[in-house]
Amino acid sequence: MRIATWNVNSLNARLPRVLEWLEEHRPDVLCMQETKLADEAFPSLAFAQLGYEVVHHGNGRWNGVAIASTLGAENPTQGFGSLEDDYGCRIVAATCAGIRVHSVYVPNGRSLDSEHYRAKLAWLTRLRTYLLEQCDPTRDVAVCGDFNVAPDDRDVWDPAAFVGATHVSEPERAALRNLLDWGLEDVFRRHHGEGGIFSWWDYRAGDFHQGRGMRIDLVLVTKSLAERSVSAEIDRNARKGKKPSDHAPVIVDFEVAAAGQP
DNA sequence: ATGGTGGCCCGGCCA
Repeated sequence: MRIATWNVNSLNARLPRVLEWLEEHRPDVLCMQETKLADEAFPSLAFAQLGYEVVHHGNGRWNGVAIASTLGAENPTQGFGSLEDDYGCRIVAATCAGIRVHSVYVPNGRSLDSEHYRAKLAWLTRLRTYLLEQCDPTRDVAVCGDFNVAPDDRDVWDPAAFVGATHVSEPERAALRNLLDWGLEDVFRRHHGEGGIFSWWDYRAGDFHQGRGMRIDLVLVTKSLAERSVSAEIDRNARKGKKPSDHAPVIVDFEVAAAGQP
């Protein structure tokens, strides 16, 4: 079973690239962030033609998250499972072949003195409470998406360039560790110990070609899934070419039979 | 060089 996550930075702008990528890599589940679509505007037919059922949560213009699955999408929930605002359509969940899958888009903190930074920390705390109340760490759970946090210094191109900046501050990293302490593993790190592998590069100043990136797109899974993961890769080819997203997809393969298989 | 690019959708905001 293959699970991927990709901040597409507008599905309107990226639809041809995303469809092409799905045909090439055929993940069973693709979590998307920043669709920037309203639910009624989601191009469900285009995904259905490739065999994907989609659960989407968006208001248009900003944010928006989705899960596309070839293995069903049962019990979908938008937001934190109530009418509470999730700070603008940033979490959606569905059960795909018995795995409770979440696509999340953590708020960008902008700068350490910003109200958005405080909102980001609060959102991560809310996510932790959601996990405690709504999920079971002894089951198969995946939380995938753009966390806007680089877990440690291996995950930024130059730690010295980020002193005093968001994405790397200790409170953000501690908030991420709190999520992991609930019972999740950053499964990419089970397969790669080295630094310098990134999932996001600023569009500006040729950052991609200069290697100035960060690893902020993560696949967090419970132990039962982590133990069955066989590989984790970031497809930096998807950051190349015409009209790329500023993020590359993360792909994780698991030794998990599809539903109904022996 | 305190810039740059690209998405929203047309004047800035957001990343």
